[in-house]
Amino acid sequence: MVRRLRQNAPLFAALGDEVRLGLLTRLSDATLLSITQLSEGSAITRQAITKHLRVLQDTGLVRGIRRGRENLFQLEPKPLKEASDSLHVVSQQWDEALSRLKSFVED
Amino acid sequence: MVRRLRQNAPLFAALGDEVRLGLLTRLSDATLLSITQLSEGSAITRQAITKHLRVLQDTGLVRGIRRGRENLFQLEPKPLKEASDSLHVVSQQWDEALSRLKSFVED
DNA sequence: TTAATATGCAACCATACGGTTGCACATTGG
DNA sequence: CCAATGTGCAACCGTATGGTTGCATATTAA
Repeated sequence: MVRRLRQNAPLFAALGDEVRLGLLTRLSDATLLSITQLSEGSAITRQAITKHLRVLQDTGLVRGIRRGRENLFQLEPKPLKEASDSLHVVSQQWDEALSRLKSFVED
Repeated sequence: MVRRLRQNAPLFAALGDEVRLGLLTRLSDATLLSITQLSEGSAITRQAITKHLRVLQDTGLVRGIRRGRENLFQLEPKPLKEASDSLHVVSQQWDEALSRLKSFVED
């Protein structure tokens, strides 16, 4: 139900950072990118990127695959869909409740 | 586009807290609730609730309406829909990119 | 084999964040 | 009028967070 929304607070928290959202969009074309590749052109350090990737990985938004000396990351779409759905449910809930209120007033 | 996702980092950050998600669900039935009402039955202080409501208000997720001595809050569904949509777009982007990759491999 | 590349780990730092307490102020009800 | 109710403001506190630097380690390429 809508009461389960609280469960994915960590997921939204992980999404609540510009750098991390940038990483997700860079991975949204289903390519595998290494940490150095994801760091290139960025204003912040590779270590900072690594930390952000760890946050994304801990919430399941991203997966790291070791290949040789490099760690390739890919996006994981399921959590995104779940988050999107749960938000949609809340707004839907609101719409329905509002229409119920309106019909009540009109009676 | 999908590149605009970074813009609503503050929105996701506001959603990334259990207490705030709880407040949103309590407001999702389109009722007006005062700060004291929203604080009743909560483990934390009214002041903490007030701070959370301010965060939600600053990101447009909630609106406060002054009535006499009390401040009534109501949910604002638009930002929720926008957030849900933008997440949906990213996962969609991923699905399409993946299917393109698959068809490329199959050729 | 050895130098270059890619990553990991740990310590450290400043600031943001969630929470509390204490008090002041406005509004309402009897 | 006056006490109770609802809020707002400010200071303070501990911890989480985002970032850096320095160094160690593993893998690859010439």
